Parts: sequence; C-alpha cells; structure tokens
Amino acid sequence: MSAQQSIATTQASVAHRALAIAQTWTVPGKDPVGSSEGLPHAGSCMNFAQDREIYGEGDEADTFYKVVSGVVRTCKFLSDGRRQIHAFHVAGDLFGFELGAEHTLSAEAVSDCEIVVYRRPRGAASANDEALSRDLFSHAMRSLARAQEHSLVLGRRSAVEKVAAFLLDWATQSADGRMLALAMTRQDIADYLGLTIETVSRTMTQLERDGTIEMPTARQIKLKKPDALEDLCA
Amino acid sequence: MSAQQSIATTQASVAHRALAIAQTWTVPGKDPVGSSEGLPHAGSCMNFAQDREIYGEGDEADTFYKVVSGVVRTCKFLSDGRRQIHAFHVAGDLFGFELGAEHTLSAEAVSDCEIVVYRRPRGAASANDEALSRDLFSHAMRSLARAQEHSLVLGRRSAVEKVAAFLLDWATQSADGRMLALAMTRQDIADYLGLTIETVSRTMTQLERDGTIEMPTARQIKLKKPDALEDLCA
DNA sequence: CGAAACATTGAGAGCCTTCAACAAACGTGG
DNA sequence: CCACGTTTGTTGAAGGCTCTCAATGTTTCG
Repeated sequence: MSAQQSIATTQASVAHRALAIAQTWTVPGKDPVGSSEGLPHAGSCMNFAQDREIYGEGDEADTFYKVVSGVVRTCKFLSDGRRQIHAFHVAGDLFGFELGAEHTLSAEAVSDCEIVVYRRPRGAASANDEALSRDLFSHAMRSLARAQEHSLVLGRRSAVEKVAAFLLDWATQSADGRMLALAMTRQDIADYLGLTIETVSRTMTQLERDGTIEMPTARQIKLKKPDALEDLCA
Repeated sequence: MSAQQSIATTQASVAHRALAIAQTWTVPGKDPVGSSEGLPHAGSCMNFAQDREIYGEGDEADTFYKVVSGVVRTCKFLSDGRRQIHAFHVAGDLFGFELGAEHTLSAEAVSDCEIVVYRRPRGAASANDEALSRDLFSHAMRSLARAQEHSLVLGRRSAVEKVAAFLLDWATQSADGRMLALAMTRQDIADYLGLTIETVSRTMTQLERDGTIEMPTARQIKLKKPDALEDLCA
C-alpha cells in the first residue's frame, strides 16, 4: 500500500493537524434530549459547523457528548494522513466517553450539528450514579458489538459487500427504510469502509446499473432491491 | 474478492457449524486467578483442548470467561466460511461477557487452555456488586479501544504494516520483548489481519530477508530491529 | 517411518488503487 | 440571474498489491 492510499482530504487533514478550536457557541438552555434517564441533567448544548473538529485524539477527555441533530464521525489518523472512520453518530447517539484521561479517537461534524456536552463524573463519583453507569456501560457494550461487526466488514468483505453493508446499515438509521439521504461525502464512506473514493463511486454506479439502487443525486439513494443488498451481506 | 478468500480451515469451519460440545471437564477447586477482585469467587475451572469451541456465536451468554493459561481466539464467521478473528486472549484476559442474551462472537482454544467460567449476574443483581460492575465496565472500554485500533489496522494498513503491528502487539504479551513464541497458526494470523495465509508467510519471509526479524522456527520470532517494525506502524 | 498438518514458494490473475481528466453541484460575488 | 471558482463526484486506463492455485518443503505425531 503506497503512502497515497486513502489520504484524507486536504481539508480533513488540516483540521486534524491544526487541532483548530472549533467555532462554537454555548446555549445555556437545558438538556434538549432526555431519552437516557441516567445522564446528567445539566448538559450544555453546542453547535458545530460542518467539518469542525469536536475533539482530537489525545485531547483531554473530561467531557462526553450526545448528538441532538446532525451527524458526527469518530475516526483515527495515521501519521501520513490515512484515516479510518470508526462510526457515524446520529441523533441520540452518545460518543466521546472514555475511561482514561484522553480521547482515543477524533470526532468531527459531518454536517452542521447540535451536540449536548456532559461533564464526565469524577473518579469514584461515577459509582454514585447507578443509572448513569448502566447507561454508559450498555453504550460501551453496544459500541463494542458494532466495532466487531465492522471489523468483519473491513477485514473480510469485498468492495461491493462493504458498500452494500454500509447502505443497509445507514438505511436503518434513515426515516424511510428505502430512501436514504447520505449526510457524508464519498471520502467519508471510503474511509469508513477501508476503500478509496473512486472504488466507492464505481461500486455505487455498478449497483445502479444492476438496478439494485437508484441515485437521483449523489447523496440520495433509493434501494430498489434491498434483498439483493442483503444477499451481498450473507 | 472471490468467495475463496480467507476461507477458514476445514477444521475451524466444521467446529463452527457443528457447535460441538467441547470435551471439557470441570475442576471443582477454587478460582485459580484472583487478580480482579470484583469477580465472583466461585468460578469453576475448565480445560479446553486445542481448536475446541468454547462457545459459538448465538449461544446463550449466561457465562463469561477468564483465561488462566493458553490462548483463546474470539471471531466471527461469514456464511461462506470467511473468518475474522477479533482478538487473541491470553492469561488474565476476560472474554465472552455480553449484555444481551446471546454471544455475538465465537470463542475457540488456540492452544490447550485452562479457563475459569463465571456465571453471569442476573439482571439487576449486577448492580449489587459494584466492584464487579467496575471491572466489567473497564474491560469493555479497553476492548473497545483495542477494537478501534484494530479497525485502523484492518482498514488502512498494508500487508507489511499489518504483520509488523501484529508482531509488536504480540511482543508486549510475551515474556521477553524481543523473542516471541507464536501460539497461533499462520491461518489465525491471516484471519486476524484480514490477509491470506500466503501473504502472511511471504511478508514474514521478506521481513526475515530484510534482517528485521529472525525465525528459528515458524512459531519462534526474534525481533532483530524492533525500530524498523515501529517505523512500519508510524 | 509414513501420513497429516503446517508453512513456504512460485506463477499468474484479479481486485482495487493510483493517476488523470472530466462532469456536476454548490456557493459567492458581480 | 448568471459567471466563475471550488468542492464533490464520476469515469477511464494502467499498474500494483494481494489473492488464487499449485507444488514443494517442513514439522508433528501416531
């Protein structure tokens, strides 16, 4: 693999290296999402513009986050700029929680985002709030299961199979199960699947030629034959 | 990628499909490993012969495990037999803990193993034992961090880089940091790294020709230039 | 000692990448 | 509203990395 493979876009690389302080503003209002009862009540809400870094790998991890709206990617970089996106987080998803002192991943806004920020409970204090612990624990276990599934895709699936798996996965997070709106670029998809942008593009074109999907625009995908995609993931 | 790629060995596939009841025997003695204070005291110790299945994906997950001696692999299979090894577990490592009712991975003995089996605390009872919860939580978070690192390797590294990363990783679990004894076959390494057995073999031969490593036997690796390996993982 | 499992090596093919050019979409400012 | 540059996405051609297939060597074990 040459050094060229899967270099992140210039923009992303710069964002990574600069560790730019994201242009954010805090809304003093109350926590707008109360689905997980165990979470601290006083999370402050922040907005992040598209492609802004929320935190970087190695940053102090005294806070964690929940997506209110928009999409967030968590990823890792190699020193030469190659990027692996670990997950896309949508409304309701927790991310950025760590046991250690530092973030082990970077997080960036795929689209303009509203994010709730929680201050991490200090040391033994975490044990005090039982509901919180349970929430975080179950979140960790679900993340782990997803990571393991993702490893199988990365390590043992072909390009078509990867794209099919991605589309089906993203379809479940979409309003209509058949029509999906991609929030991310082809580069994001490529870095999520361990492919290049060209291979992603070619593969999707091929799926369209096969009649498996339809692409009114590059970001709007209609699943014409979900079963064909399922077969690819068998 | 044709359907042929990374088909698990016949043996492994059969083990997977047969869900064979492993030939095991229970030792009524006390828990031989007490490093994690939070664990239930009354784990029973079992022995598993090489290549025996400890549990399969989908099996009821009412128990979890800790390695006393030997090496265990946890993995997933595709329907056509392709296998992705998620992790190798050595003495002291926990594995097989789930939040849900079923195991999301399979576990098999890489070598002859001694394993302690713990009965999973039932429902709300888990909250009773605070130390146990903390242990399991921190275990989950560390597993997650490792899984994320592994995703980066699987998705964005070349064959040499993958092998280098594997050797360095395994070296940290080895007694001597320079001389490592591989417990697993080339097939296991290949399925861990998302490669084929031939590519693993060729890559290691190349590293030996370069003078980076030395292989007295196929399973004994001496790291002649650890720095060169580190560079490959930069 | 012989069979089976494991590992290495070679030759050729294929999938995906790389490099390059072009097309389309988007935002901005005149 | 349109011109224009920038970003994003598509397509083509060529090459390379890894896979596939096959044969040989090596180790293990009954």
